[in-house]
Amino acid sequence: MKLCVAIVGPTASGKTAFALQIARALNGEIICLDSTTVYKGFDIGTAKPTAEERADVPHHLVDILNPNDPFTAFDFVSKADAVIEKVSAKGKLPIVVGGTFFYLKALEQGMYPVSESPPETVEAIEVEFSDTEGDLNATGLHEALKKVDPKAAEKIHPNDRYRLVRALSIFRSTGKKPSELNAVPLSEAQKDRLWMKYSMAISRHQLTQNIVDRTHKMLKAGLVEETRRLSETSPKARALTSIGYQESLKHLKGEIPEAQLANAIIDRTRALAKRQTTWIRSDRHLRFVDNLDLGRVVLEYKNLSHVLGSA
RNA sequence: GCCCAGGUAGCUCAGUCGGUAGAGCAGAGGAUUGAAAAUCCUCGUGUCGGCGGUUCGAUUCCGUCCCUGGGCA
Repeated sequence: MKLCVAIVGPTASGKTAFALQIARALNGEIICLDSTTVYKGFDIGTAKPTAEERADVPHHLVDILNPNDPFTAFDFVSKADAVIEKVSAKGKLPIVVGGTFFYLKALEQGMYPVSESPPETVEAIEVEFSDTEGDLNATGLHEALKKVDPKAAEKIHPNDRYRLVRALSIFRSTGKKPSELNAVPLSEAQKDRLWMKYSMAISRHQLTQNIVDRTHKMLKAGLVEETRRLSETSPKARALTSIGYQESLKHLKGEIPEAQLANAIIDRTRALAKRQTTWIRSDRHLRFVDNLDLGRVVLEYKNLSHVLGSA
């Protein structure tokens, strides 16, 4: 078994600073658990680790893609898996840091052994279930899935078009029932990891304060200008719909007045933080830490590695 | 001072041809298996501006007062 550390928490909870401490104390390297910092150019709005931080401790999976490149949970897992092996092989400690829990889950447990839905299949489904207005008919999708895989249909809410399309497309492109699929590790190495998982402890009040402060800092640092640049060079980049960028874009189009920009970003960031805390609550293996818990994490690491070493 | 338009949930507003009211946003909780910073679900009693009048019954009609816009002076 190889030890891996994960530092998670809602956005703006101080993960980065704490992870850097751990990395220095335990000779670690950081792997960013994030769907947006992978993109070059998305710097200010993603609170990407700074050049100084990256010079101090090696960071992986940051700036690895151009804005128009696709990126999925599978891409994350396969890249992260390889990086973790490389870091471990050097005798260093892999530290996964970020707030994209969906990716973490996939990294720990693996994914369904089916590939991404083929675009033709998705398109055919979209055409078949579009109503006259061009909107997807959720009820129709749900009925169709029910016929083919009632168990899967039961688990997906009849309004959740996205998941209904995916489930249906899995069946149509592979013939397999989504409800009968189980997560499968992508590699042998993935099964051989012991995760030490920590979540940043922070009060909601403090978190809101951090979000407010950080949003104003981002705007001051030129978030709108960064957005303008990115929207000119790669207008279709998915990351442009992420928090901060979407609002800045609306502002540039005149849909959000200057006075409301910060609030719009803060609102959406808080909503994200709320969803993230739902993930955190659902994971019984997470242990809460704050910035003063460096010693505790180091101790736990030493104990665990001693036990593993003598096993 | 006069004339309009408003005053309804934390915010923006619907609505009730008189039987005490509902959306969006915000807030809280939840889901989450190849878009995840995405997507989706659940949760709404508030002197319906104050006071009077009409009425079995008024937030809804009438009067009056207060407040906020805008216009005329």
